[in-house]
Amino acid sequence: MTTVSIDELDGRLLELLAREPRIGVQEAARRLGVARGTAQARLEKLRTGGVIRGFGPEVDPAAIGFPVTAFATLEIKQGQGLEVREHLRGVPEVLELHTITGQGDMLCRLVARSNADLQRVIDRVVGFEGIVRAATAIVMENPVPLRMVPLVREAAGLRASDENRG
Amino acid sequence: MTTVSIDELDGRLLELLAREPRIGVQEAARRLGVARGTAQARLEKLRTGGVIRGFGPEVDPAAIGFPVTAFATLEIKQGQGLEVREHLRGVPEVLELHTITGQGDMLCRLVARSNADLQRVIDRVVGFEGIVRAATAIVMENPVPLRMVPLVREAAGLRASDENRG
DNA sequence: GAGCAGCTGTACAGATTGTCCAGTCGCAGC
DNA sequence: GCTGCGACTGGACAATCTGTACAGCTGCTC
Repeated sequence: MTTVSIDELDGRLLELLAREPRIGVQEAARRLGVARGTAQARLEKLRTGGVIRGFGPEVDPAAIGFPVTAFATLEIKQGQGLEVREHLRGVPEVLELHTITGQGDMLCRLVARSNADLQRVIDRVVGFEGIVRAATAIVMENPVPLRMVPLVREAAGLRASDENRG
Repeated sequence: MTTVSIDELDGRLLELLAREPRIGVQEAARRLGVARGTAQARLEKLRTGGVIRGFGPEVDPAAIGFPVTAFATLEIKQGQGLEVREHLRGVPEVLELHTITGQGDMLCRLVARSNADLQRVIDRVVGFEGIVRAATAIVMENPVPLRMVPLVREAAGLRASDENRG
């Protein structure tokens, strides 16, 4: 787990790219007030250092017909961990899966086409011997969508975030 | 909530971009076997249709010093929802927040610098009048990181996913 | 059979990317 | 105080990509 220390410039660069991914290195360097080579070097460092995993498209499940999100806590039968992982990996509606502390449990994020469809998804998820029980919580609202900027600012020593437009 | 219907080409395009975000429209068109204009038009459609939210950098919290992830279920005092949202929005370590079914609860994803540091984060999260109680589950493993490709394939009518390299 | 939407192939100007280089700056060590 | 080193600057170059446009072809609908 290589930890890369992020300085202020890295932080601002990440923040800038997070807000406006389309600008590219050239424009980013311009706005940061540094030479392009510098921005490019930083970006490269962040990428090779594992800080930036990639620039994959962020797909909105709701926009492609899966507007319902839910979290399911799964209770797993002892020793069935690997099989359950494999099973869940095969379910497209399982967007992510974590093993968590507690009695050998897992937490997964699900999506479905509707509340009714969620039943189908859950049935498919729990329809596997290794899973003893599932507790599902449907997401109603998402006041804070997945975000990284505040954390990056924290890591970069850039406190007092809030909207520093420019 | 505009739902865009995704056809096979859209699906393959999204999958391609998800796997290798750096290739650009030109190369993507090449690999999909279509004219660049077509790929460009599709991409534009997906973007304006809200399917693709953006191409922001995916930052790994662990790489910038926050290797511990946890999910906290919060029990909120009646009528304190808005205040609690605002409070949590101000905590950088809160990466996302959902309101979920159940007795007016919320679920949030947290990160911390260490298990010990997690205590600090939790204290900060629950150190707010509106929050009655918090149940925290620490993430040990992440067998399925947030993914979208299988769902996209499903939506595009491209079943039988699994590794169709090319 | 006409009309329309979508795709193809092509073209062009403008901008960006990946690289490389010499010069400068600030800092640590001798 | 001086040397060495890493990082940044400003500039340059070829190769590539992007945004955009246009004419022709195809398949499907009315």
